[in-house]
Amino acid sequence: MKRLSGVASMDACGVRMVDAEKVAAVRAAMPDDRDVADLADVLGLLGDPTRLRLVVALLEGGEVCVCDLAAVSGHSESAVSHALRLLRAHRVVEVRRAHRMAYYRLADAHVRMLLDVGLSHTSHAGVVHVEHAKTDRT
Amino acid sequence: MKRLSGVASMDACGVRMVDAEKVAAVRAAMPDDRDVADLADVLGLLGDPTRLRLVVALLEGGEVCVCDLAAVSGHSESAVSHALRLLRAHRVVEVRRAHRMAYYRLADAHVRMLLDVGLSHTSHAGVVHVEHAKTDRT
DNA sequence: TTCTCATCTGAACGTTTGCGCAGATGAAAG
DNA sequence: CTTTCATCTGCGCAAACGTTCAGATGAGAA
Repeated sequence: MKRLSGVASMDACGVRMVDAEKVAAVRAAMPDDRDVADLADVLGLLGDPTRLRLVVALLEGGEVCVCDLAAVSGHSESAVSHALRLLRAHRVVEVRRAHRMAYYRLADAHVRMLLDVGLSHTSHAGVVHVEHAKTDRT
Repeated sequence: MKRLSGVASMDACGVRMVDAEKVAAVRAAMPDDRDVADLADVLGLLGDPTRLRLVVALLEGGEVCVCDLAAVSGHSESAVSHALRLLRAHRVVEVRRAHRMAYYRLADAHVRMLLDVGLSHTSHAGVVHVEHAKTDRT
C-alpha cells in the first residue's frame, strides 16, 4: 500500500507527498479549521508577554483592577487597557465594575489549565532559551 | 493595612495603585521575566494557525516529512519550511534526515501537554468563537 | 562527472500588531 | 450644576510577522 520507496505520489490536486496513507490519517484526525483557529487565537493571545503577565497576575490575584495590573506588569494603563480589551473580546477575562473601577478576573477554566501546564514547565526546569536562534545545526 | 477606601496609594516610583498589598503579593508570585518571555515565545509560536496545524499533525503522525506536512496543512513547502525552522530554533520540533528527506517530530513533552489541554477544550466543547469582536458589552 | 530533487534560505512585500498619545466616556463627589 | 478621576478608545506609527518568489544547498542517482 504505502509508497515509501523512491517515487512520490500525488493527490488529485497535484500536491506532492510521500506517505499518502499517513497524510490521509493525519488529515482525518486534524481538528476542523475553526477549532484550530480558535485555539491558535487563544494561544496567540497568551503569546504576548504583556498579556501573559496580565493573565498570570489574574491567576495569582484572583480579581485585580486596571491600575494594579498596570503596577504589577509594569506597563502603562493605556497599554493594559488595550490588552484587556483584546482578552475580554476573546472571553479570556471578565470584568466587574464597582465604584469607579474595573476589576478583572480570568473567565475561563481552560485558560487556567493552559497556564498551569505552561508555568509548571518554565518555572522549575531549565528551558533552553533561544535568543534569536540562527541555523540550528543538528 | 489595605487602603481600599477612596484614596489610591503610590509606590516609590509614582505608580498609582489601589491595593498595594495585593500588588506586592502578585508581583512576588510572578515568574521571573525570562520565564515569562520563554513561555510567551512558545505560546506565540503555537498561536499561528499554520504552525499549530503542523504541530498538531506531528502530535498525530509522530514523524512526518516536510512535503507531507505541506500536504496536510495545505501550505506551500516553502512556508512549511520557514515555519519548521522557527519551531526547530525554539526546540519545539526535532528533525531526522534520511535519504533526501527531513522527518520532523515533536521534541518536547511539555508542548504535547499544552496541545492536549488546548485541544481537549476546543474540540468537544462549544467555544465562543469571536470573529472580530468589537466593544463586548457586558 | 552531471543531473535530479527534497529541502532550505534571503529578500521583499503586504499585513498585522502593540503601544503612546490625546481626547472621550461615564460615574461619583462637591 | 461642575469637577474629579478610573477607565476606555480612535488614530497613527514603528516594529514584527507570514508568505511568496527565486535561487542556493547538498545528497543521491545516472
